[in-house]
Amino acid sequence: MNPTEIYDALSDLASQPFDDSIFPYDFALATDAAKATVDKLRKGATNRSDLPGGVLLSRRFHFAPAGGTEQATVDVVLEQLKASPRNKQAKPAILLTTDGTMLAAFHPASGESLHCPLDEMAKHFGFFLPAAGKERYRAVEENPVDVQATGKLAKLYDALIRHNPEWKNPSHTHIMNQFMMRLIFCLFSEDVGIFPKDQFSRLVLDYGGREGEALHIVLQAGFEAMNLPKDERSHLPDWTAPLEYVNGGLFAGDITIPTFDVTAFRYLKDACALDWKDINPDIFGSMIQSVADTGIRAELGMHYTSVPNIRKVIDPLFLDGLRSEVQKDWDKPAALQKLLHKLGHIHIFDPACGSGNFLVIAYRQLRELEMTILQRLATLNGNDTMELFSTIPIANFHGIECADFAAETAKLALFIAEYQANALFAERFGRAIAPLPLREAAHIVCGNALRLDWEAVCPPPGDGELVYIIGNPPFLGSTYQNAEQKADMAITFSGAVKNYKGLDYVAAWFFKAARYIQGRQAEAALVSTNSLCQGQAVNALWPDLLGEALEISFAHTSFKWRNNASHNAAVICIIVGLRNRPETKTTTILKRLFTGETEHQATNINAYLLDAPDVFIEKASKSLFGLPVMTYGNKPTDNGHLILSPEEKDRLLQQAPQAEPFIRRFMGSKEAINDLERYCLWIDDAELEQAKQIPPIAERIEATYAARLAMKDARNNQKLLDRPWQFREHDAPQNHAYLVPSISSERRPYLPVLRVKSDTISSNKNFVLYDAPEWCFALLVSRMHWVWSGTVCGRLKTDFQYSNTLGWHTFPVPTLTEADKEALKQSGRAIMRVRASYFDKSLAELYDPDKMPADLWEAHQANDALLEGLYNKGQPFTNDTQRLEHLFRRYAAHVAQSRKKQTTRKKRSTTKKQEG
DNA sequence: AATCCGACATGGT
DNA sequence: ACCATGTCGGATT
Repeated sequence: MNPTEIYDALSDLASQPFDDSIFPYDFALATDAAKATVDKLRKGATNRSDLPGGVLLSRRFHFAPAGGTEQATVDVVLEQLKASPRNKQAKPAILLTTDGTMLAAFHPASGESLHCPLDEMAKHFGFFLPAAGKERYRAVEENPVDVQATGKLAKLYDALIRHNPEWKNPSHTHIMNQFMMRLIFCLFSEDVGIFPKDQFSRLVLDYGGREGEALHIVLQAGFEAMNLPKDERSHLPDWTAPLEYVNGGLFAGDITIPTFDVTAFRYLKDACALDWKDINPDIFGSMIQSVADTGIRAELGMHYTSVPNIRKVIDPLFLDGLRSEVQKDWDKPAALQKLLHKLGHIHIFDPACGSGNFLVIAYRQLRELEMTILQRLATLNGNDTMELFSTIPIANFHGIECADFAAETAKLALFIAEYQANALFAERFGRAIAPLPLREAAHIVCGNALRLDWEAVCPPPGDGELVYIIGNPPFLGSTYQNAEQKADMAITFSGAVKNYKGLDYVAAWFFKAARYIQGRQAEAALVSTNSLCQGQAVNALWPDLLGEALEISFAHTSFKWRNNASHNAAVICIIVGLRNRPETKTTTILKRLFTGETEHQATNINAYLLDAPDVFIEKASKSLFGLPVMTYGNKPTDNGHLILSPEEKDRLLQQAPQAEPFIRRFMGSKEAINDLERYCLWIDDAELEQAKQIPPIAERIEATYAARLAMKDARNNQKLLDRPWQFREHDAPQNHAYLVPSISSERRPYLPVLRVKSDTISSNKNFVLYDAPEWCFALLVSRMHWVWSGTVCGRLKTDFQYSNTLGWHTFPVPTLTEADKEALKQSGRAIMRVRASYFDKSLAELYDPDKMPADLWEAHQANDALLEGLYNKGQPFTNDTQRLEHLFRRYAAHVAQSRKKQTTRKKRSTTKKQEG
């Protein structure tokens, strides 16, 4: 259910006669619980409540009736609900009670409570969204008009599609969307006074026919008229004469109107009856899109940026600064006047604007600030002495969007935002501004942001002007980019960034933004996937992007993507602000580093989003510090045919007991960490003929061949086709191996490294040290290595994604004497011994931070103390920051030294050449 | 020839 | 449906 449906369901519920034995179940249904769930709840099977007449549905809500025999008031019952010990486990999102007249509810997560008459419950539907498993969203909550409007439009849309089935066709979606936009504009305009009051509604009612049969003809002529100045309408019916000429291209282009049936006609009349003047343009754009078909619904809703996240971009980028300027100049009229002038010369540019959310929010915030200044000036100077008008035109707002429906929505949304700000202005200062014909619209260009010249969309700032680039561009890893997107990347990066091909699509926006702002009165801040500041992307992108000229001005570190769409995109985001370095080295401007809710003032923010000097870790194919080479595991590329589940293994052995020597234990990350069983076929070349004699094995080899043949990456797989009885690598330990899971949870305080014997084969989900000296284990499971690899390797979401080239081969280690190695070996053995004493526990259990055994902790701490003593003259570090600082320092020193060596070598060779 | 990554993927509750 | 936590093989160097 989407918020609209929940709103409808709750208003239904509130209007029904109250019965406290039915109410909680109806409430469950209204808040999107499945029917089967409610049935179980009704039978009591899943009801966790301990209160009389209470109903507690896990994670959703806890209800208890008020009134009844004891005449308990809603307040008293709400307190009982809050006190219920059952909440601890079931974690209801909402507590509520009612006596049939009054309702009281509580939202434990925020501590907010609600008191209202039961029949007004739907009005506060936003409060109940958590009971439907949806995060609350203030703007929605405060504004039922948006929801009602969207609901009405959705019904109209559905009815039109039902009556005009061919419009469901993809070829018609565009004109359908356009039609809806134009309709919305008319509905809004006649309510806010852009059109004469009710002009459009009257048109619909007077000329639409009794059942809407003539409506398409009326709208056809009407919309055409709105696209023409009044003196160019001679070919149109006379009644179009009074219709306003709406500039701004809203009615330009193909005008095709669907036919209406009675139902569609009625929904349109409903929509006409609604008061559109209070709709919220910031989220309305996104909501309108949810009117369209469900595919688009999921897709678009998923990626629109919530207001709190937009604020994370625009507040640190420019609003906070402007606000403090206002505060500083609060008593200085001349300075405030100057500030007003500045506001009028700020340009906001969103090169991935979608339906314009960022632009609208930015616009509103600036107008709000402007009004604050004007009010203050009025107080200081007296009301009459000043001119009152807004210096912030929407023409200062620029955007690029590839979907033209969204681009049109953005224009409309900004127009509506402007109108609303003007209305507020008129209310506060008693002066109005004429709305039609539409003045300069916002500069929204429909096109591909990576092919367009940004300076043509948003001209570079002139004297006294400022440009702020903001937005949330699309994220797409290189594997997921299509041919066109790859071409976009090439156009953006070739010649400027060498290893751009592995970068995320979003990197292109960052790069263009960086180039745009360089050397200008301009700054940028964009939302990104966190992978842009992790792993190999750091060294691939950031040195070229920042160059000498730019720096990171502020950043939000990884946070989970969230908006109020029902299916949230699964991604972790960051926000990065870019600006020109101050001209003199001595001036440092504040750098803000946000982590969750906390803010930290940084001296520098590097491309890993750490308060540390700029470092870029480069991949290394062998250790820079003399450690053994770590290898990539055995990659199956087999569609599962070489791999056996325990059941498959048993079946195979039943069929062919002689297969036994060809079966080995097989481990990826998951198996290594959780001690799960899995097996694989392991056939040395010399044994091939023997293995092929076993029919089930021969079949699997055939199947692997077929699978490899069918795979996409034919060029890469050619060699694999020659030996379908083996994995791509064929590496097994002689004696032992250390497996480092490539992916593991970030919660564990140490990397879950596993030691295995020669009977175990590692998949490519682990990196492997084959037959390495034992002291290596002490390094792998040290906190030093945890910190280092966690920082410089990539992540999957926020979990560790280990890498040999980035994490192990770059891992700075002091020179170790034989005695050091022996001590480390013993210390590693001590850890192994403790682990062995918990032989029935997996690494996942042993290294669960909540359950980690004390003796294992102690063994690790001893290991850390020993190792860190070697790094730091016998002094272990006290925290991870110290550890990381030290490691970065060692890495930087190594890089500097090897560079020096290189230059001397080069010099020597050139001298030699000259001599020769 | 060898990896890094995922507006993910998927099992468990 | 959400939460926790790591498969798998494509695309790139």
